[in-house]
Amino acid sequence: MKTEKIDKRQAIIEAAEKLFCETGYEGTSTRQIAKESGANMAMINYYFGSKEGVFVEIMNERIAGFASQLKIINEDKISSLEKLHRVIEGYVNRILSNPAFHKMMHRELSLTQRPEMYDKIKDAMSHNMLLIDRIITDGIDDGSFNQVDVRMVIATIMGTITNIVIAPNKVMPCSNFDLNNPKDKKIIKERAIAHLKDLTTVYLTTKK
Amino acid sequence: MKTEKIDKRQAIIEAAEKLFCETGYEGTSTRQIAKESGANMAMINYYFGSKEGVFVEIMNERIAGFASQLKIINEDKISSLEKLHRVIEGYVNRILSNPAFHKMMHRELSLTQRPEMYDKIKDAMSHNMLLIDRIITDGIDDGSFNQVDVRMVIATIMGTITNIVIAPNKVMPCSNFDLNNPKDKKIIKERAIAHLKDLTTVYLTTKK
DNA sequence: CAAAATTAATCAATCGTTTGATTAAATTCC
DNA sequence: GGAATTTAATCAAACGATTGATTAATTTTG
Repeated sequence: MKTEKIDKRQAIIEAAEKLFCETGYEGTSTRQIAKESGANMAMINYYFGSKEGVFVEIMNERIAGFASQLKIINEDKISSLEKLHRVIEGYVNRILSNPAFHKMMHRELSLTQRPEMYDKIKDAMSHNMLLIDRIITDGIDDGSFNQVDVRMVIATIMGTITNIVIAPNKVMPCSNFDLNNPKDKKIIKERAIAHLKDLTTVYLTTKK
Repeated sequence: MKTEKIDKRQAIIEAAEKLFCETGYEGTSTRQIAKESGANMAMINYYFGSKEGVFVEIMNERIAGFASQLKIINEDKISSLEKLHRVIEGYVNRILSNPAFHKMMHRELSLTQRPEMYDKIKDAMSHNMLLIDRIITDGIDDGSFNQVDVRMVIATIMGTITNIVIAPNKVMPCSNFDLNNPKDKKIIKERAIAHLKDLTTVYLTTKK
């Protein structure tokens, strides 16, 4: 007999993530999750306690994945600019590897309810922010970067990437591109990285 | 006698917008809207046909407000850079004048459901995008701007502003600032405008 | 067989919407 | 101008449907 070792627990997580991304947390019912995952409705509460439990589990898994992915960028031989470029590469790759989740994250972030989630996301984001902040500030201090509004530069770097992911396909990145198409995604990734590297290089290091 | 001319219709719109911004469309019930507005529940359907009708009405009003606010930036005497700077000023002012609504707009934009709303928002956004696109492309053509990835530059301009509005107060713009405080908002507005002007000037016009 | 996993059936609560009745103002009629 | 009529606005109550959650029984597993 084909044992069909399908982990129902995992199936629920995957179905829920897909649905949460597509229709939002409130817009997704437990019955939809059950149907999509092929599991019985009661299994959701059996494994995760509640609908919110599924959501929290998804966020925890993803955020843990993010954390494990981060590399310490602190080789002495590397310039501030090179450090920044590596962070940009990592950030773009990370976010564009799962645009749907990043969309959902931002959606949840913009809701004042569910403070537990808010804090989780905030903490995950602030790590990146502090990393960039330190690199730019160091660069300014040692004279290799221009005096700039550091927080605004960070908003530009993060905002650019988020905009590419969130803005509608037909409007933003390029009329004929689709982030769901792996080939297109690769191209957009490279364009985003090239653009942000160029932008930061010119803006931070050009002598006036 | 104080006639207390309270327009219930308007009260519903205002209450609904507030609640939609705070807790999202799905997360807001018609009973909440009724309570918050002081109107009877039935009034929502009486005036707007449905809950979604209220939402559509809110979007239409706001988007109409945006459209009427736009100025034609086409004086011959003005350089491409100056045109771009005026668009940036207008865009920042518009969005930061109502951050909550802009948050909600982005939230709804990231949901694939409600295609009517999606298209409405998309159209409203694409107008700005085309405006910026034309200005930058013209600047490149007449040699006053560097050859850049136009779409990515647009993503940077729009993304920066969106990021300032959406990212959590305690993380992003500046630790002690609050967009709900009019004084802080003014400062952030000016910083955002100054930053984007400086960024675009350096990036688009610096000779390599 | 005992524990874990899964099921169908059901729960109270809440959802968006509709109903029929009531009020007050505006309009028409004589 | 005053009575009769129509209209718009508002209300409490209830509608059927759906929500997230739970139960108790059943099946699978080790």
